[in-house]
Amino acid sequence: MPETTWSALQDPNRRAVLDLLRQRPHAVNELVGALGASQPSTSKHLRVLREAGLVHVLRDGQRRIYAIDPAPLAELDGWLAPYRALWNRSLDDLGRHLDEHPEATEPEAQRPRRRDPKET
Amino acid sequence: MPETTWSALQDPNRRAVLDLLRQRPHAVNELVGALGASQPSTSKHLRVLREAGLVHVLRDGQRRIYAIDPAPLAELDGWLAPYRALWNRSLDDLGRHLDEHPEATEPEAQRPRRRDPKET
DNA sequence: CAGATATATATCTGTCAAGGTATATCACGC
DNA sequence: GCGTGATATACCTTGACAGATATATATCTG
Repeated sequence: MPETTWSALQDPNRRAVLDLLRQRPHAVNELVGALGASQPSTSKHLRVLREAGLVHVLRDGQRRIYAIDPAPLAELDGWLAPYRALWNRSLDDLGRHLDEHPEATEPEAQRPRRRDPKET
Repeated sequence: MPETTWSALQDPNRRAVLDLLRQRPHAVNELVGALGASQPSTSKHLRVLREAGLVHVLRDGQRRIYAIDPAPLAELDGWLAPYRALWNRSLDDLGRHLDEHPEATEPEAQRPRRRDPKET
């Protein structure tokens, strides 16, 4: 998986853009309004997403309509796949382990409690 | 999903650590060797992973054994979930769409532009 | 053509993170 | 306790990146 996918997704504004584009394509000025960021800043974020292959642009007159391109996300999903086995069996396994070694849990905000199949 | 998860995963060294820890827990010096990074650098990466809740540490004498903590990855998986529908139906849907609108797929790099006074 | 609108780019600046070196901390064997 | 090995932290320097302002480019309207 290319490095650009990770660095593009690391920024919250860009993830917010993707969350919007996931529902429907948007023109730039719509995204500017939704993000509350300046227009140049938004354009720069869109450029990063474009170069990472996460979005593509269509011209509509003087507007540019941005739409999502899910391929890199599918790659991310592929990267995640081998880990999936871990938390599947961890949900009961890890809970037991944490009971025995509570010092191993660092001050993290809030992680899913013991075994709760439908979290998030 | 906490910002720390993304920023922790954005670094290739830290992803490499996770790839190692996915298989089995490792002591720090093992990770140092595997990454080819310096020991302080490795420790710093481990700290970031720890604070992101992606790994936890167990003491074994004077060693620290790091093991993976998949909960944040499960959260990432949850973030990814709503996008999954996109590339699932994209596989046939998008293909049909592209047949109808081939101009939409042009990489904006070399699209023939109208009258350009000083191109290249 | 002029002017307005939509978007991109250039430039600067402050912030933050990564890598390196040196050093501190902690556990071990003697 | 002492020297040694394992790991963490402090400090410094450098590079990348986000945000802001100004400007360029392209399109539309009249």
